[in-house]
Amino acid sequence: MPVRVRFAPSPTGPLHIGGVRTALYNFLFAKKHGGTFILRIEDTDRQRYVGGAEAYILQALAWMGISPAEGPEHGGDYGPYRQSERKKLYIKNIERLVAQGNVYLAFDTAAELSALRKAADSNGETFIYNWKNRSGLKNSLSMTHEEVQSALENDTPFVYRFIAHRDGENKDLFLEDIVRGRMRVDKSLLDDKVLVKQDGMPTYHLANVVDDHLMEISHVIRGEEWLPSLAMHLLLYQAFGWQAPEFAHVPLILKPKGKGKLSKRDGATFGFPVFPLEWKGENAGFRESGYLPEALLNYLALLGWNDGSDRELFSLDELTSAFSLTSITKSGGRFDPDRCKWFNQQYLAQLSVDELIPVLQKELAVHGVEQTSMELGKVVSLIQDRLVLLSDLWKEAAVFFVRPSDFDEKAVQKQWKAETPKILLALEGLITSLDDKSAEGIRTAVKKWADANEIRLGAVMAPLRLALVGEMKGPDVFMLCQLIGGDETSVRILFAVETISA
RNA sequence: GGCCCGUUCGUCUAUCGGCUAGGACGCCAGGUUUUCAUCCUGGUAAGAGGGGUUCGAUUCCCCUACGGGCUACCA
Repeated sequence: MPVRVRFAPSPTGPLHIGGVRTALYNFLFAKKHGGTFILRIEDTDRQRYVGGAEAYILQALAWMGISPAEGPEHGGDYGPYRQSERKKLYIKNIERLVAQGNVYLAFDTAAELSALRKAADSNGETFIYNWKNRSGLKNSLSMTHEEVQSALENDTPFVYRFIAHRDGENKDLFLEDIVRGRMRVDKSLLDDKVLVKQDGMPTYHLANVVDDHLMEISHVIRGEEWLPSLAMHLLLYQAFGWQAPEFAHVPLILKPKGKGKLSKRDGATFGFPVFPLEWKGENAGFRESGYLPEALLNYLALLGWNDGSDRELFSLDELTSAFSLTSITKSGGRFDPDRCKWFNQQYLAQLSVDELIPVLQKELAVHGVEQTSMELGKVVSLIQDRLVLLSDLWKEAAVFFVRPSDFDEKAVQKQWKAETPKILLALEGLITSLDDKSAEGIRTAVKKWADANEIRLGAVMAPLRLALVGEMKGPDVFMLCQLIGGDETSVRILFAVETISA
């Protein structure tokens, strides 16, 4: 049986990294087994539908390099791939269940049910619509045939409910999950889930089972929040007489600190992205924050899965061949922004200079730097290992293109001595007069000069850096001189002497 | 409250009954770089608690605690 898996988000907003990871696991599993990765849009809830969300999901997956092979945009033989366009299929199938007696019509109003819940709650009990009380509620099981007919003729709104358990039936139900193994649930505790809502749309439970069957899904890889309804889904497959797919419930991603699962608001709370891409200009996504998709992917893959070795860095292809559902972790994992950044740093360091040059050029344009004759490749190679985020590129490169306008006070206090201006002015003269203004040429000349004048190299280097950079940071001073050129070096030194001495 | 799932360093994790409990992030220290960062070396730090089973349990079972999820005509 061919492997067919699906990622089935509902278009209620931007995808967050938990969803991305679920998609990734699906993608990896499909690819590993020569199967098909399918995107299905679960848009059965009209109230929560958000325009643009579907496009966002597609873009995010594309950015990550894990686009589906079948889906609303990509087509396929099992469409349509939006549940809102599959209504006929659900109705056709639920009618079978009605005919078989697995499903009944329920006329209870929302108000009636919430009153019952409230009442039970105040007694310290939980209201469950099930075998114990369904005969006392307003449904086609408790009403006479005539009552039902007249309710229907009067267009009384109703829902379809699924009979999870009948009095006297065996209560034990055994479930099998690839990640968690065998589980047992008490069927009599299940409730009669609504399968079709008043508005005629299916709920998740029905749509999910019908679609997974019709789309010939072989493995359902989804979030752990679905584990409690697995029993009910299995019962549905049984009622339909369909063979159920295999299930793998992946653990949830938790907040870096505090209680609960990672939520969409945590990005703002903790100051890191939770969405792959920016959403409606509100929060920057990983992309806008300077993360490489490969790095995010790698981090996410390892949050909840590993191949049993000490290996940390995996390309998408390497992940694919190493991946297996059985080695997915059982417990939820906290999202660790620091660790995620480390992966990004690793991937940034692996990039070739040629890959980084265009990015730098773009940054230069953004920051108003005119045409430059500077060798950008050299700039990049000098700063590449200083990058954690792609957005650090300008921060680190700026020193080559922008003169310091002020000088770090602490550094000035520490490095700027009475004789410093004299030394720097002498250096300025020296560098200006050099024929060889390469880094090595300047380096040699400066060292020789310091030696001849019996000045500690430290008393030369530190002020020189301060003058050229504005603070005690940055790449090699002599490389800096070479790249910005003799004239600029001279200007910076003179400006520093003038400003700091004043 | 009920039901289900889980529980190894602060965090992500390895270990499939016999280890000085390994790796990574973070943090600390030292080295390289006469700066900073990178890099290298070292250090810090864990088996929730209690019962069993066993010659031997982090590993298997039970209980408790804690954590997570679900408990909608949301997915």
